[in-house]
Amino acid sequence: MAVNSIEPLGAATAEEEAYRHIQHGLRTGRYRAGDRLIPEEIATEIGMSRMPVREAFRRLASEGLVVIRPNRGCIVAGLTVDEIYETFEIRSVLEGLAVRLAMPHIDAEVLEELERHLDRMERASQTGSSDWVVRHQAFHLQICQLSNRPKLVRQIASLHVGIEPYLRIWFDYVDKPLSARAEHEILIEVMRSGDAQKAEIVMRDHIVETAPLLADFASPGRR
Amino acid sequence: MAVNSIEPLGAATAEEEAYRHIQHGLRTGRYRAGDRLIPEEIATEIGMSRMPVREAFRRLASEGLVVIRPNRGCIVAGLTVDEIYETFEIRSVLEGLAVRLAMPHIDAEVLEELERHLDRMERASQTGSSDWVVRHQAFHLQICQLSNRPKLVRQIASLHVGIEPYLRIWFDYVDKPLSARAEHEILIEVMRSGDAQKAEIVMRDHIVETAPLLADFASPGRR
DNA sequence: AGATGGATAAGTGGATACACAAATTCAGGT
DNA sequence: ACCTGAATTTGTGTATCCACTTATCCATCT
Repeated sequence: MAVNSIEPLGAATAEEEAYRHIQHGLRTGRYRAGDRLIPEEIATEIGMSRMPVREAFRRLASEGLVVIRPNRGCIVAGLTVDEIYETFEIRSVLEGLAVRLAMPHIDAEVLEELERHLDRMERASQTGSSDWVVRHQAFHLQICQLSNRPKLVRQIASLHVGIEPYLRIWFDYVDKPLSARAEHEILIEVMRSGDAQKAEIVMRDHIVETAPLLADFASPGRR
Repeated sequence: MAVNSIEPLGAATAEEEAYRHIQHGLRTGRYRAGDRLIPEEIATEIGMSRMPVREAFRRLASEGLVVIRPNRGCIVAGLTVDEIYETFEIRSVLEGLAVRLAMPHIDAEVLEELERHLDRMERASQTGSSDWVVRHQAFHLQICQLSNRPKLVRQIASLHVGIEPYLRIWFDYVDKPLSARAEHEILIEVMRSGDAQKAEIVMRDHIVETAPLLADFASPGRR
């Protein structure tokens, strides 16, 4: 009988590998806004032909991470100030929804785990490594996943990827030991209270307040 | 001097044509949930090779409209009941955000135009043609566009495409002259009042209330 | 007769090859 | 010296080709 296999059994395909490779480059800042992504370079780098790379480009493009202009190739899509604000606006309502839907699944154990996420985040911020960004994402996504809404989680995760480079730049710029733990403790607090409506509002505010911090590091004008 | 051309100047590339072709097929129900999409068939049908078609598949997959399983091809992604509800939940917060942000740009002229959209929607519903679905979408997207948030609009539009087949099935199923005009007049009403907060809430409720109507037409279980 | 295993066909994923478009460079003219 | 325009080079977009996986069908065995 056909086994009901969970989707990614090995991430076999070459396109998938190219996709992960490029996304990693985008997140860590190896590929910067405005950079041209040359299929051949990337292909030889990970030992495949241009084809899977180009297919990966399409996916990345439809997630807004790169821009493909006909006959002019693929460039990394930097975010303008407006687009950074827009991304945070969208995140605020999506993650607000997520935390509201997650509330019924919040229990003591979950709250403890979230605390541990904050521990790791704080520790990373002290070492100065921009692992802080990764830990911060993990905290937010953890909450989102409790909503039990796969599409919602995917969309939010995609938005996080888009702003990750700017978070890293910002983190490297500000003087190190800022962990923003207090702001996130507030979230845990309201989740502990059990008030879903309020949790949504707090999450929204939390996210919207973050946007202005990154605005200074936006990419200039139009591509 | 390099002209600052707006993006789609002619929709030149073959991949774009394939993308549009397939998306149209998905929206109108030519390709139904679970159907297999065979690259060669589609390629010959629109007079190109399989490659651009495959690239189009990637984009459609990342928008959730199709599912690509390694070595097993591309099938149309039906929405389960849960996924339909999820889509409407996401739409509710995104379009709620959109209408809130649109409020400063609402004036008498815009309201008139929205009324005309409803006129067309009502007329289409009377003729029984499922143009109603298109008109209904146009009304919602018109509001979203006034928010002046391109990414937000794109995401919402993509969600609309995903549920369009189910709206059409539902429309063909219910007895014809239902236009849902009243429900949408309420939206215009609150927009006229100028209260952005309230407009967001009304939009949210409006959308969430729609979901259960479609639930009966969902695709069965997991792929 | 039903189930199981293997042969065969179909179709996907990936690589190479080729035509064409765009960018760049260099030469000539103003 | 700067601008203009043509040739070259670079790189994209598409087609064809090949290997390999998956599905189908039939024969054989229990």
